[in-house]
Amino acid sequence: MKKELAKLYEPKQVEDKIYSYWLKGNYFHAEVNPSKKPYTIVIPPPNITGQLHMGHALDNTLQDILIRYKRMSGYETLWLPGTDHASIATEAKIVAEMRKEGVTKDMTGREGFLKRAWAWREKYGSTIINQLKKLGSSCDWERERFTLDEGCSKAVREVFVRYYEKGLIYRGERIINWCPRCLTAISNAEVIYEEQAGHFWHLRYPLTDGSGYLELATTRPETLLGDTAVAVNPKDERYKKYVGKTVTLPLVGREIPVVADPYVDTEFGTGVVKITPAHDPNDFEVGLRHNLPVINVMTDDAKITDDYPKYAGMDRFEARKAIVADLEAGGFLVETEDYSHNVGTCERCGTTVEPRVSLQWFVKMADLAKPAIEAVRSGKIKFVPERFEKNYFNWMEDIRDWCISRQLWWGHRIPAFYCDDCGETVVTKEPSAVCPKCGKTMRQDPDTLGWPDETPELKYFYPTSTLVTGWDIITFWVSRMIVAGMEHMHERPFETVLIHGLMRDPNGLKMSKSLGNGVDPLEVIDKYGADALRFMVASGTSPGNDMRYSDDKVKACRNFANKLWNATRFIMMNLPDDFAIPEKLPENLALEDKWVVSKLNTLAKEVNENLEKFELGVAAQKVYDFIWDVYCDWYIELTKPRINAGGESAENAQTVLVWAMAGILKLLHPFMPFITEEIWQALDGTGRPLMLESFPVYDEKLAFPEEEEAFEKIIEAIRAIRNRRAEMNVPPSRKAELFIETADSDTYEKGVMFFERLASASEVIINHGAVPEGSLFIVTPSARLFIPMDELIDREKELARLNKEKAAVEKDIGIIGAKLSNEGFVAKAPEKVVEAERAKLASAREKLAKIEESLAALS
RNA sequence: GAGGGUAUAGCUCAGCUGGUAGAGCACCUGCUUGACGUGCAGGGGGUCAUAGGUUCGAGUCCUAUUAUCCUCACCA
Repeated sequence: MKKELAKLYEPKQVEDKIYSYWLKGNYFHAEVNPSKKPYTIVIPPPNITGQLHMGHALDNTLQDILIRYKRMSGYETLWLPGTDHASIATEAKIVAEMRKEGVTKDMTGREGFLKRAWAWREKYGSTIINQLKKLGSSCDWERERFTLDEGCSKAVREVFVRYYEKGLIYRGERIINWCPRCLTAISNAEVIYEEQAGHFWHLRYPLTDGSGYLELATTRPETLLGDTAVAVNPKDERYKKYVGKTVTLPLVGREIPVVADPYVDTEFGTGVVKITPAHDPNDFEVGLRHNLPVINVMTDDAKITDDYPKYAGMDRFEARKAIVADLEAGGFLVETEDYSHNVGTCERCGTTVEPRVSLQWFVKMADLAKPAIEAVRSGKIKFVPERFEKNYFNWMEDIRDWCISRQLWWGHRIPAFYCDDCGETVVTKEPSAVCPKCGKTMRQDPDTLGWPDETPELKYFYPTSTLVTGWDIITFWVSRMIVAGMEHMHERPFETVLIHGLMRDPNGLKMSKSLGNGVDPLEVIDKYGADALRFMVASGTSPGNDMRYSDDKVKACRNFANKLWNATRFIMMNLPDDFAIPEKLPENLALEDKWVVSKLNTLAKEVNENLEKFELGVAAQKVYDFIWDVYCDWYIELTKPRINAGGESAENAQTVLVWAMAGILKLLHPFMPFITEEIWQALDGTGRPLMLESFPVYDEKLAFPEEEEAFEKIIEAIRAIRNRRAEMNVPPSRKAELFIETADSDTYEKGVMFFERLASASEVIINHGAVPEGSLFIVTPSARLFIPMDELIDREKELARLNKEKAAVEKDIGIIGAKLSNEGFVAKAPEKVVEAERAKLASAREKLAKIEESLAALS
């Protein structure tokens, strides 16, 4: 089917149209199909609050490349899409929206709030999905999931109950990170540590028996209110005598013990530490070991509790000032030192988190981690690149219990019920519970599960093939998926974890909202097309390494798309109206046809190998090079004189052009799906989609190594001629005769028309016998070439140049010869390598001989 | 404190199981060759961070050093 194509490729006129075409054909949909092997990827679900950013573009492009490749390679491929309800982030946005209207959560109540939240999700939840579609993602949208949908909720309840029944989930008072602004517990992963300037207040705690003071230092003096001991190291000779005594807590007057605990570092500070079990994780541990009371001195919003009337209601930082002033007044403050230390802040709102004892739900991780570690150690799950396994082990071998409850409403509700009468607790999958002891209806835990990281629907498509994600979430997400997978399915959740790097800004900085250096992928798509963005993201990178975004790189990829487009314009220009993509190659292939066919065949082989090894960047580069150099710069140019000449050769050239283009389109399709599909549709009238065609594989019948080698000689000669003419500043318009002296006249005969067209030869004379007077001398390993250019020839210069070339070849011969006469090399190097060296030496010697002949002829 | 990444052409980066260094951009010189100037041809430019080691042979493997970035833990 022939039609006119525009001179420039216009992605905007193509992409949406093609995407609808795919959707209409339902080509992304996967079904259980016993006759095919499955290949599954589960998308790392983007937050519903999210906008597509470069990280998504990278992550999803890689996934789509793999999915499209596998789909074309005969697998039943499922790319399972979904979105994450993202408890904290989403709830924060909704609360913010409500605040603008003057509404609070207290006013709406739980039900009212959730109604709003779902409405919010209806409104914004599809934004990111539509953006993924712009990228060309071939997800099975029919199976789209939401982490808060009924199926997921059910699975979460199931998981929770199973863990609980096995004793892996417990509820208890522990130190957690509390955000006084979001008013919820957050996990360690949600805390960002920042270096902040602060003070180190040196305090004096008087011994109760009046025998003196213990001096210690703190950065958070307000927590003094909750001190229940002072600790020293048991080995510390300085303080041994105080252990067992008590000190009187300044300002509070409480009598607290001096305990000995190895946690205390004798080198740091004075070697004395105040212990505040309710507000410091280490102190909490010390408290457990010494049976110390736990005194919480702050409210949810980080104000001092009513137990300390003097400071009650003060914000923690206000209280800090007040307490320091009072300590100073009371003579307890020894010194105030400037001190810079790390302060934990809430990932969402930036508020300083308050470590705080709180009643929360936890998952015991130590036992769960074991099979998950084993799964990777045994190689059942592989990380690509491998080095990320270390990160994983690092994390998993030192894993802490995981706080999973959040004081939020938007999320999976904890399936635990409490009896207000007798205090009984029941954990059940059922939506309500009756107290087994007193028969009363029980009250469900108001908290939600902070489980955005767990996507239990995975188990229905188990085990999946590849997980594609950035290294930044190996610990939080990947590790938990492996844990859950091993625990519930006793099977790995995926075979391979493909780790990619971060997308950075052009200066190598992390893209972030606060810096305002983010690049919007949708704008890039708008400007250069999705294919260009995809190709930029896929090429020139290696797994696990970060990459910088640069407009220039995308532009180069856009140019590449345009190049392909114009190659298509060329082949279509001469195509008859009723042309279709040929199934087979013609019988009488010319030398250059076999050359290009054979090279394409090799390319197919390599691309498959690279993709299997997840070397997407290498594969992309090879396809790019083939299309631009081999197909466009050489093969198309080679067909021009044939097409001009007409006849069978012209027809064959056309057929091979289209046939090779079809192969190119298939190989490139996973990387640039839109333009390849568009071109395919333009070339092929049958209406079958390119995305369902078979991915090319190596075919022995298409390998022509001898013809390849033979034609390379012609290319080599053409290059040498062009080179020489450029050096001599001979314009291409200036044609001249070309005399060729070669032992391989058969091959060179086949190149005549190419020397004329591509090397400015007016006439080609092979093995004339005599060297024409006043010629440029050009030498390749397989031929001597002479171009009569009387007025341009300076005999002396020619001699000098030939001698220079001779020296270079001799140097080569010297190096290769030395290598080959090295016994170690010949004995130990692989046969193939030795052979290659011998061939190189032979070729260099031939060239040398030809140079010498030429020198003789000149003088 | 523990672990890890990176260091290759002016810039951004490739370089698979070790076999005499590549791309894109930039630069220089030519080109209205009827697909494409988002193009064509030709060219310059690298002691592959440093010092050792293994090897017939190292950008590629090992050790140390320097620079730089990151992750985790966190000291009161």
